[in-house]
Amino acid sequence: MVGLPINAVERETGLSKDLLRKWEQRYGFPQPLRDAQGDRLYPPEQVARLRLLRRLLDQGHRPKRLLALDEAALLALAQPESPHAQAAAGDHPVGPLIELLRAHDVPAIRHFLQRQHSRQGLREFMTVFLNDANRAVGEAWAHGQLSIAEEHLYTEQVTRLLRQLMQALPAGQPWPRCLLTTVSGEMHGLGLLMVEMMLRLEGVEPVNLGPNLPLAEIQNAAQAHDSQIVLLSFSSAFPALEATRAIAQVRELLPSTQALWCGGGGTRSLRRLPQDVRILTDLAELETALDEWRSSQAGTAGAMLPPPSASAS
Amino acid sequence: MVGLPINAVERETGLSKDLLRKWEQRYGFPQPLRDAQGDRLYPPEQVARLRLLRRLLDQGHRPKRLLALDEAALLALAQPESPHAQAAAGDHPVGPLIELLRAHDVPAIRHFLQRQHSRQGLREFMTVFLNDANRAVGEAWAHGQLSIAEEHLYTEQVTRLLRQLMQALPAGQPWPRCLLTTVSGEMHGLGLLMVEMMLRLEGVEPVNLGPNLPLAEIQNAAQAHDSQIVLLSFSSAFPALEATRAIAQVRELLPSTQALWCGGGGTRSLRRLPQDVRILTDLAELETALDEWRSSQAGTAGAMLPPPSASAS
Amino acid sequence: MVGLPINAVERETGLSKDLLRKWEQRYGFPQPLRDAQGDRLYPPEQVARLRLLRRLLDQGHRPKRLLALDEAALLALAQPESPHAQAAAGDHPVGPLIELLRAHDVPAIRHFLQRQHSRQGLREFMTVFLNDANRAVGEAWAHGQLSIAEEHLYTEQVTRLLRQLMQALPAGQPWPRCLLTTVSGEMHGLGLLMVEMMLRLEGVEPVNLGPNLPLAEIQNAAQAHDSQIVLLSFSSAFPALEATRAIAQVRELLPSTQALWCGGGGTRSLRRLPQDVRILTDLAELETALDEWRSSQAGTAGAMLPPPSASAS
DNA sequence: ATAGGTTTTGTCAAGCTTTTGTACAT
DNA sequence: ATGTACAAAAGCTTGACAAAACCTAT
Repeated sequence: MVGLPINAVERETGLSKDLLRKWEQRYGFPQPLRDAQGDRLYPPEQVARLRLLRRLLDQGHRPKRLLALDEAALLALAQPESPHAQAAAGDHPVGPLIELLRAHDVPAIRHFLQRQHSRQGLREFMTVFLNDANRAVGEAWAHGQLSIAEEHLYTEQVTRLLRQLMQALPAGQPWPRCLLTTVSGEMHGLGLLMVEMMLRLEGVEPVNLGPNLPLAEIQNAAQAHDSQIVLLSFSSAFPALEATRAIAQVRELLPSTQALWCGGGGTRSLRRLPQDVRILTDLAELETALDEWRSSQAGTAGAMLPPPSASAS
Repeated sequence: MVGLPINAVERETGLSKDLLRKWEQRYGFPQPLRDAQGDRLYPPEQVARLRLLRRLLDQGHRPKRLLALDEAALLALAQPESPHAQAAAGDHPVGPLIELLRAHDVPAIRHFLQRQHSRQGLREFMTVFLNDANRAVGEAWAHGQLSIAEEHLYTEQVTRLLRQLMQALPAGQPWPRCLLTTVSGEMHGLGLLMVEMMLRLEGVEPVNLGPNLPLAEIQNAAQAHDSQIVLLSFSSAFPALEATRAIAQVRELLPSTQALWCGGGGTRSLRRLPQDVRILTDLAELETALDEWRSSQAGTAGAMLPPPSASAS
Repeated sequence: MVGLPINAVERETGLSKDLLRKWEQRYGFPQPLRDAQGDRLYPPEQVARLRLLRRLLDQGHRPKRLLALDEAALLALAQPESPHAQAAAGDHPVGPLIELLRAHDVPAIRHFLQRQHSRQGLREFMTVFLNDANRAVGEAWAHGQLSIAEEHLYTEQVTRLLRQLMQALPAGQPWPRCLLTTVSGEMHGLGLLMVEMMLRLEGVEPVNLGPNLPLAEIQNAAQAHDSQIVLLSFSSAFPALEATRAIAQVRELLPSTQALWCGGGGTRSLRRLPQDVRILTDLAELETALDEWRSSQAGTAGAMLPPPSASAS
C-alpha cells in the first residue's frame, strides 16, 4: 500500500483537506507522494504522525512550533509526565480505569463502573465520578496513553451502564417537556445520556433525539414536541466559534417561550452569547436550573401550562 | 440573520463546500450573498431548498435535472403519489410506525415496537421487522414524510429497545472473539447494535466499539482483543467507493488469521473486494456465516484455539 | 412533472435497473419517456404499475404472463379471493381461532378450545375439530397470517388442554402395549398427544416417549417395553422422502411380531412402503386399526400373549 | 415421483457517452 | 475563492450466461 488519498486522511485524522495542503505549503509537512494524476498520497507513517500532531494540538500546542519539530521531539512532547500523571491518577478513584481500558478487559471495566456506582450512589456517580472519568479518559487520549479504540470502549461501556441504570429508574413525568439533542457536527451522544439521566433523577422524562441534528430540525422538533426546555450538549472537541454561532442561531429560531440550555465541556469558554441562554457549567447545575425554572413558571403555570400534577396519575 | 457561511451549510445539508461552489458555477444555484470579505452567505431559504434537493438526490434523482427545476416543480417531485404509497404501507406491519413517528408519540412508538417484538419473537423481529422498518423510515425521510428529527426519534427508540432486550438475554460465550465497529466517517451505530443482538442470540458475546473508528485503530483494537472475527457495518448512506477502499485497507491491515465480515445496506452493491472478506447481505446470514466459521475452525481448533467447551460451564 | 429517472424507480419498486431495461426490451413494458440526453424518464403511472407488478411477482406470478396483461387484468389479479377466503374461514368453527391467535389473547383461546370440546364431545373434538384447526393454523402460517410465535401459542394451548383432559380420563389398560414417538428430525409432539388421547379413549394406556427419537433408540425402546404396537407420527412439514426411508428402516429394525403404525399429515402421500406397515390416514382410523389388531390377535393371544383379562384385576 | 429437457429470467460484462464530485493550484 | 482538470459514477446498448422455474415422459 503506497498511501492514503487526502480525503481518507481527513477522515482518519480529523484535519481538513485544506489544512493538510496549507501545512504542506507552509511547513513542509506532511510531504505526501503523488499518484499518476498528481493527487496526494499520504504514506502511513505520515498519517500516523499527523494523528500524533492532532493529539498534541488538542493538548493546546500551536501548529507552528509543532510542525518544526522532528519525530523524536514530538514523541517526547507526547508523554512528558506519564509517570507523574499516572501517580496522580493512581490516587484518584478513576485511576485504575485507564489501566483497565489499556488492558481491554471488558468484564473488569464493567465491574469497575458498577462498583463505583453502587458505592457512591447514582447522583454522585453522575456528577462527580463520570465527570472526572470523562476528563481523565480525554486527557489520557490526548497524552497518547489511550488509543481512540480504547476511548470508544469506555464510551460504549458507560453508555451501556447508563442505559441499564436508566431503565431501572421509575418512569418520570413528561414535565417540563424537555428536548435533548446536539447540533449538526457534534456527534457525541454520551453527554446527552448523562443529561437525560440527571433529568430522570429529578423525575423528569425528556425526549432524547440523539446527536447531530440540523438547526432547522431542532426548531421543528421543539415545536412538534411543544418543548418547554431545549437542551444542547457540546463536547470539548467542538470548535468554540461554531458553538457560539449555533447557539445564537438556535436561540433565534426558537420562540422566547422555549428555554434554551447548553452544557458540556464545549460550553465552558464561550463568550458573547444571547442573554436568554442558560449555560450549565456542570451536570449538578442542572438541578438548580430546573428548580429555578420551576419557580419561575410557578406564576405563569396556571395560565399557559398544565402543572405537573395534572398529568400525574 | 442574513445567512449561513458555507461551512455551516455544509454541516447542515451534508453537501461539501466544493460541491456547493460547483453547483453555483454550473447550474446557477445556490446563489449566496457575499459578506464584507467576499465570503458566501447563504440565505435560509436557499439552505432550505438545498435540504430539499438533498432529499431528492437521495431518492435517486440526478443533479442536472433537479437543479434546472424551480421551487414548485421540486415540491411536486417530492411527494408524487403519497396516497398510493401510504395505502401500500398500510398493509405492511410497519405502516403505523411512520404515523406514530410523525405524531412524535413516544410512548406509542415504544409500545408498538415492543408489541412487534413480542408477537414475532426476537429473531424474526430483528431479521424481518427491523429490516423493513429501517428501510421504510429511510424512504419516508427521502419522501419528506419524516423529518430528520423524527428519524432520530426512531433510531433512539429502537436503540433503547435493543439495549433493553439485550440485557435480558443470558450472557453468551466470548467465543468466537468478535469485534464490532464502523470505519471512520460512518457514524451510524444502530447496525452495530443489531449485529450485536444477532450474535448474542447465537450465544456469542462480542466487543462493540461503537461507530467511527479510524482504520489504524481497528487494526490495533483487533490485535488487542485478539479478535478472531472483525465485523464492520456500513449504512446505505456511506459512499460505495469509500467503503470499498476502507474494506480493502482493513483487510490488508489485519492478519489473515482474523476474519473480516462486512454488512449493512452500504455493502449491497460493492464489487472488486478482496477474496477473504465476507459480505453479509442480510442479518440472517450472520448465523450461516457463524456456523461456517465454526466448522471451518473445527479442524484447527485443537491446535491454535481453545475449544468452546473449555469455557463452557 | 415528466417522471422519475431510472435510479429513483429502482428505489421505488425494488426492481433493478438492469431488470427494468430488460423488461422494456423483452416485453415492451415499461415504456419510459426520454429526456434531452436520452435518459429514461418513467411517468408516475408506469411506476405505480411497476409497483403492482412487483407485488404480484412476490406472490409467485411469473413475469412473462404478468407483463402481457393490461391494467385491468392486473388489478383483478391483485385482490382475487380475499372475500371468498374470509367467508370460507368465517363459516367454519375454527374461524375465530386465527383471530384470537393474532390477538395473543390467551384466556380467550383457552376458552374457545374448551368450549369446542364441551360442545362436540371429546371424540369429535379430536377427530374433526383439531384436525381442521391444525390445518387451518398451518395454512394461516403459510399465508403469513400467523407468525411462528402465534403457531407456537396454538400448539402450546392445545397441548395444555389435551393434557388436562387426559388427566380427567380414567386410567386405561396397558394393553396392547403401545409405544408412541417420532423419528429424529420430527420435532412436533402434538400429533403424539392426539394419538395418545385417542388410545386412551379406547381404554388403552400407551407409553409416549415424546418426539425426536433416533431410529436405533426406537428399536431399543420397543424392545425394552416389549411393545406390541409402535406408533410413529409425521407432521405435514416432514419431507416425504425422509419419512419413507425412516419407516422402512424402523420396519426392518423391529421384529415382525411388533406392529408398526404411522400417522399424521406427513404420511398422507407416501408410496412404496413395506407391506406390514399400517398407515393411518386419519385419527379416526386408529379405532378401526385397533379393532382389527385385537381380532387378529384373538387366535394367537392364548399362545404367546396374556389376554387382557389376565392382567385385569 | 423423479429425471431430463426446455424456457424463462435475472444478472453480469464490455464498450461508450455524459454527468458529477473531488483534487489541485493559484 | 476561483478556475481547471480528471476519474468515478451513472446512463445507454448489446450480448452472454447460469440459475430457476416449468413441463413432460417415464
